[in-house]
Amino acid sequence: MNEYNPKELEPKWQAYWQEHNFHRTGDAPDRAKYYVLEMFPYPSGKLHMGHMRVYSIGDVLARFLRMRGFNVLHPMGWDAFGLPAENAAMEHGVDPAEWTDSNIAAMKAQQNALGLSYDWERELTTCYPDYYRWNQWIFLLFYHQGLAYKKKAPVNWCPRCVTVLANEQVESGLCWRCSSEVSPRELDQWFLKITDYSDRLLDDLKLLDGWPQRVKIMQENWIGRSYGADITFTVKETGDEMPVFTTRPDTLFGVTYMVLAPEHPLVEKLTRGTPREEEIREFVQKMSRESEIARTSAETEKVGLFTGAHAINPVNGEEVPILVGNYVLMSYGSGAVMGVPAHDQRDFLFARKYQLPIRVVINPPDKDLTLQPLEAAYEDPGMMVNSGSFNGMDNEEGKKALTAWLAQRGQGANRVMYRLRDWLISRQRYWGTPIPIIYCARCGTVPVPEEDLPVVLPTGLNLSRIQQSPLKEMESFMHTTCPRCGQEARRETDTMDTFFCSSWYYMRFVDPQCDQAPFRREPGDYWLPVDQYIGGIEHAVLHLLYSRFFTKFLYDQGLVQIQEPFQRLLAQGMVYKDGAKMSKSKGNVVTPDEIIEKYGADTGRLFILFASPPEKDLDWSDRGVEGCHRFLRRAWRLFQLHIGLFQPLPPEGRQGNMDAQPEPGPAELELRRAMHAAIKKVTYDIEERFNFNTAISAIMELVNSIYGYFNLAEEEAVERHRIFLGEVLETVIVLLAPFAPHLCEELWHQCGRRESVHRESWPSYDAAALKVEEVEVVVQVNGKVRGHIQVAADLSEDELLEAAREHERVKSYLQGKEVVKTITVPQKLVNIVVR
RNA sequence: GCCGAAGUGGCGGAACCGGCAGACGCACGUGACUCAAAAUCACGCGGGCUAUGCCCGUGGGGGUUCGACUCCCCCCUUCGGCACCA
Repeated sequence: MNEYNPKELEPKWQAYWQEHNFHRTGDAPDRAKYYVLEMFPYPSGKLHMGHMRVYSIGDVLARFLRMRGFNVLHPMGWDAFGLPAENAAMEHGVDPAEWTDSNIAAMKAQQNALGLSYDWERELTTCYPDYYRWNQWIFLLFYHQGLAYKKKAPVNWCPRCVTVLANEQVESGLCWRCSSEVSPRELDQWFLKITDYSDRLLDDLKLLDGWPQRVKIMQENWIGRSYGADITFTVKETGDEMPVFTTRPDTLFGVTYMVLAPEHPLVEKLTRGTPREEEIREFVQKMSRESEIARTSAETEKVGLFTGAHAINPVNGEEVPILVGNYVLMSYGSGAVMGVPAHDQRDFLFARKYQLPIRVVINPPDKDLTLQPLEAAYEDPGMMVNSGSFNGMDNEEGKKALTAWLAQRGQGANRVMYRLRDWLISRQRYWGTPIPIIYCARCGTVPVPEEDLPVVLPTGLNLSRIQQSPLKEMESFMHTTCPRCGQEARRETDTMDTFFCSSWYYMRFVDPQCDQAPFRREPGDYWLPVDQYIGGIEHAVLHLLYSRFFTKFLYDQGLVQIQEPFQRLLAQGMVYKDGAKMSKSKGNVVTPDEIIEKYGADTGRLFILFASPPEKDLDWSDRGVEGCHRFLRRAWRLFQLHIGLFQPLPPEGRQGNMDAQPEPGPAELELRRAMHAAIKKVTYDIEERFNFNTAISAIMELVNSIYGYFNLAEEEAVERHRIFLGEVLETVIVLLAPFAPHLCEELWHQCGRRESVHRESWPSYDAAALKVEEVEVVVQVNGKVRGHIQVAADLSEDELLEAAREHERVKSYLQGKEVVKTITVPQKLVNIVVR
């Protein structure tokens, strides 16, 4: 028998598809479009199992949707700027561009070996000038709208990467890329004003029904909006105003002290020339040396020092001490907080440590907290006490009333505060998009005029001897003339964060060769948004937040009609082996190459989709892979055994005249039912739930049913029902085609078909064929299964109940009991409740 | 600490709206084929018991219901996010 040999047939069909430019995106503006996109990779040179998983998911969807009749856009590109290329250059003296290009070639070959159906005509590579010039163009658009600006600020510095990082790129004090400890550094840097979009980024999460809840919650937390009030205290000794932000203006009467961040400008002013000056200065210096994690860790003990100065509470004129504290952050709010120990647990512990007074101003409904010392802060709602004219008011109302009272006197206002910071996009590295800015001694900061774009990244540097900011060393790049006055000027030498590239690449795919704009309106209006985006959860905040920001900005600029870039998002789980992430050090790495070599791409694709639902983590199992390979061989063998059914092919093919077919017997009816059940389940599982694992198991069941049929069927019956059986076998190929594209293409052609199976339209199921004459119904007594009955499917409830009562064992359970109640679920169950 | 997700056979997982828990696959066992093995095909496969049947069983405890993996309350464990955010 003809053996299943993926090593031979996979390259054969890959070549065929390539030759016929098979996966080119169609021009069919009249057809419904569907844009499937997997997060494009960094060209590291090798595919890993995480890649294989995300591409397999995307490819099944793309192939399925094409068969469903959609005009599908399924492109691939390269997130090609970034540190590894530069580091390779520094370590091995290779050219980053060449290094990147050869990696791309290698990964592309691997992707093709997986049988992925990309439209390579739309391939894009972010490190090529024809892409990154539009980064610069978009940057200038931000700049002209006042949304790109430069400021001196304390920023996150990664010593290993020798550059700064955006807040999103620091994970609990460590660099997201290399896990080095990040330290603060004061630098003049470019920022994008993402905070202007805080509310829209937060509120529009509601529009994203097709996103996993957890991703939306992570973004919500990251933006961190909280409603409260600004309240202005006054420093008694100097008369300085001292604003604080609080979410609990209702507790203002409970303030017993104030705390300033060590970096707060008032600290020095209040202590200068006082006996405490030396002590405080030492404390502040110690704080500024301490790393961010050490200072902001929840475990770190709160430390406070009295400045000697006092603040006047605007609501009652009370004087309270002002302290400096390690736990107050200059970067949030005003860098000063009011201490209300009775109603904030942190303040409570702090006050107890330093013997500061604790004053209850909110009472719970059932208790008077003022009678005895508190054990812990009371943070829940209640009624205001010890609060002058506000006494007796509900505290929620009190928030509004007190803020209004303060506002009237110019000492407070409602305020919405966010955790989100502006996006720091400068990087002190070489392999990135040059920021198109020129500094002129006379004209100041001058944007590069649009017609001068792109500002090309110089090539041919010897990076091995350069420590940082290579462009600073490149005289010919640095020196230029001012576009305004023509005088000598110098260029900005920082490059852009690579997340800039990935924030809009999905838009470029709609018009990748456009040289007049990032992309034209019409293809954008047709293709955008991405209908289904697929990628790792690690970008829940980073890339996915930045992309949403870009989309909203470009919407405001009239470049796109959409407000959200990704209609549906699938955050796929990680690939583990033996309970641990695959890693060289653990020696548990399995590569796509090995799998393709040993079993073929179809087996690998099938396993990675079968082992687990896509959004869950997957545990790699070599045995499981073999099981999937066995299934493909089993399917293959089924066709080899019965290939005779297709030869000679009936002239009408599958669309043949059904009337001419013989009446199906019970076995054929059962097989037909199994086939339509499989069509229904596979369609539903792919389309509605992305549960490829259960879709595949449904195909397996169908194959099992077909084996079962042939095992029992007479030769003569097989001959008689050959058209029907051919149809069943072909349905297997069609259903399996998105998962195992090579094998199915081969079998399809072996069946005598000339067109590709991937051009076949997806079958629809016949509800009538799913109907059964007889069903098995469960009979319960008091909710416990006591028997099964075979009954006609269309039995009435009364008849069903009657049949259930007739069941021998059920009868014995009913003996001498009183029937209290009966429940019948047609075609499923009867429950008889007795006493 | 706060927020979120998840806990089901020896393993990966299934069970859509509250209706036979364990589909499908792996592992394992039995049989067929074979001189034999592999491959393949067929069958079996949660646990217990006084076994034609009965009892227990979806992290633990309670509840709602004729009936709960599924809904409600409390708790435990694991993973993820945020982490002194005022």
